[in-house]
Amino acid sequence: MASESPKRPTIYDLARLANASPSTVSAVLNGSWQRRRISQKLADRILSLAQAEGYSANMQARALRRERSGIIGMILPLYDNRYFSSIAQHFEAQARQRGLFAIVACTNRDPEQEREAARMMLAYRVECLVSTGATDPDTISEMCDESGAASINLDLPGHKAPSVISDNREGARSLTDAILDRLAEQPVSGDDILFIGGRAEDHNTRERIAGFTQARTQRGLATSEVDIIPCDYAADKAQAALEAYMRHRPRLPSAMFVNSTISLEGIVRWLQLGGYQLDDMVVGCFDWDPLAAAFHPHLMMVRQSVEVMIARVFEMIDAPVVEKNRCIEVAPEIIGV
Amino acid sequence: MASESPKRPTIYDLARLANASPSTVSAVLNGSWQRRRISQKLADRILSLAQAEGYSANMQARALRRERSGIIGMILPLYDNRYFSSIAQHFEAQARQRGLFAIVACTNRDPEQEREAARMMLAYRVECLVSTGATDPDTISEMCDESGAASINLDLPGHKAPSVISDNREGARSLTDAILDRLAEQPVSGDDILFIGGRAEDHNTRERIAGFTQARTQRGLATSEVDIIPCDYAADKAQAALEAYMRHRPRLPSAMFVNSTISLEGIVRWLQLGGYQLDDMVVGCFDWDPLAAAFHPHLMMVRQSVEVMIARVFEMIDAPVVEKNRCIEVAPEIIGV
DNA sequence: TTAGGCTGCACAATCGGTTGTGCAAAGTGT
DNA sequence: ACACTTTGCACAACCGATTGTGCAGCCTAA
Repeated sequence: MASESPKRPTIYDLARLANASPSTVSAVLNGSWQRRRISQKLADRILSLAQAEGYSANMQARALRRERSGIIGMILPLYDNRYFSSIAQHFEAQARQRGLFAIVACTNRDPEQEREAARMMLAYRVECLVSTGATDPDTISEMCDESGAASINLDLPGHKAPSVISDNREGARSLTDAILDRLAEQPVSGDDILFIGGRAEDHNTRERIAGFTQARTQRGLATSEVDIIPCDYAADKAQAALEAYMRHRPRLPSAMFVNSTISLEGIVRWLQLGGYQLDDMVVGCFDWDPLAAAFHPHLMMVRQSVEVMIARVFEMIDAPVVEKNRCIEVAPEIIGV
Repeated sequence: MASESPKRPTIYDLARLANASPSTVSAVLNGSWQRRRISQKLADRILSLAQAEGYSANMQARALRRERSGIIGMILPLYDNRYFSSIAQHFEAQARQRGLFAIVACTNRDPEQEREAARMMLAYRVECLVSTGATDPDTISEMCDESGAASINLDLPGHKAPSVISDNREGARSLTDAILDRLAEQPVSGDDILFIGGRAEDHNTRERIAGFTQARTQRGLATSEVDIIPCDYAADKAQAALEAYMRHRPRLPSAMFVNSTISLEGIVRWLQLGGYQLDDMVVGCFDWDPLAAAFHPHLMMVRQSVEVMIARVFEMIDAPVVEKNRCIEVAPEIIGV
């Protein structure tokens, strides 16, 4: 679909039409004309001309000359999830509010795709790159450093750039507490909880397991290794892992700590196949989905404070200087208790 | 967070280091060197130098000179929904495959925000702008035309640019048929269906209402105006609309045709508040959410073929010329029957 | 009346690539 | 040995803005 370039007007075109110099036109159009002592009359003439001709500045040229692109980038594991898509949405809104242009790329939790996306963004000279849930955030921070771009980690922490993450340990502790409370309310019940989903090697899952274990320990409950299954986030993997787990168990666990709504999808599918209901167990999920909340008001979910996290990210961007190892933890909220 | 610009190397730096001219370096680095008869030896030298120095081309400069940005844009009502986020994800993947850089902006179904986003994207000289679910697609197409950028409508059709949409009428007809079949299977049941959600003024909702009515007519069923409530998509509005509707009704409708998962959220919340279950009715939803599907395998949902639609969009982009009024309808799929 | 200051604008360099063109040097044929 | 082609690269204009600097013309004051 080749487009028939009708050539947008440039400052040179306007200069000719207004009988002025390109530099004057430029000054008028970018607002620096007062400082350059352009007369109000000429400024008005140029402005109305620009309006009439439908002028809009070529950002590539501006970026080149100013050595500032006005672009801010974000990499994301995926869009197709309420948590991450909400992050993207808030990020974009905040960027726009600051006159920055946001570009977002999703990289499927794949380190190579993450690097490739970062390369592209740096080639477009992003001023700052936010790595969300990156599997390899430090390499990305290094790439940014070499290019003179700022970088910030979101959701998963790194060592070579400041980070904003949820308070995973405390969130998991609270969720586990809530699960145990709910179990205690029930007439007949055990206190065994299956922890399922996530990646053993990622910081968040480790912290959540720590919080989970800690909450149990505080109540004098032991936690067995076999009841902790970080089988990755994907729904299919969670479903398969639960299938395997249940082959050696006589009955459902009393409760489950599901490490993301993506994993929850697999868990629920397995339950359906076995003729079980979600309500046959006490379930807590470290992640939030509004549709799931509507369907199951008693399903306990940890809702991470996306708005606050994004706000913290932009505070860092605005700050004159931030220590590389700064890590801000944002308290999540528990829904459905 | 000011970043300490360590000045990335340019072709001029490399030229000095390689004892060659900038134009030669440029040719080597952008792959046109064979055509320019640069010797393999020199090319190798420059390439390894570029590697060593961590060179990457400044896309702003390239875009400026080539008068092609390599950027392709998309505007979206919102990210935070499985349908639209999936569109964004596929769009980005396809764009990347073609060496294009995708930028996506969400505009909250607000015509002013849509125009503003389009202005920004055109300022960055996007080569093509895809308007997804735009409330005012024609104005955007005009803006693109004036700027010499291609434009395509997705999800909602327009008149001034080619469109790719779901076959809403046929999808709604099939869904309504499925609902009626399901009702017929039940021992005691009515044949009244409440259509709820969407906007009366948008093309998709109108088509879906048409398909809905047509399916009923084909079975000899009349359809009353009062059973069609296009109360907008938002969950809260759907909830409020259902609340109002039910004030004058003695009992739940036998079935519901819910016009999006966003509206479904409100419907389910209302049901929960009234102590009802989703399974107390036959429900069909014109939209798909995998988590909802996991929870309610019998919930019938229309899954629009995002992959196919995006593929069609890129076929249009690749085509040498496409008629402005071309409108491709893609058949959706019915899940849960 | 003239030096000095202010007003209002134009000039030209620059950002980092791309690309049409020119031109030596080397190679080929006779 | 001479004309001709090919090889291999450099030169310079250009894309569209931004910005430091220069300089007429007018105003003001001594």
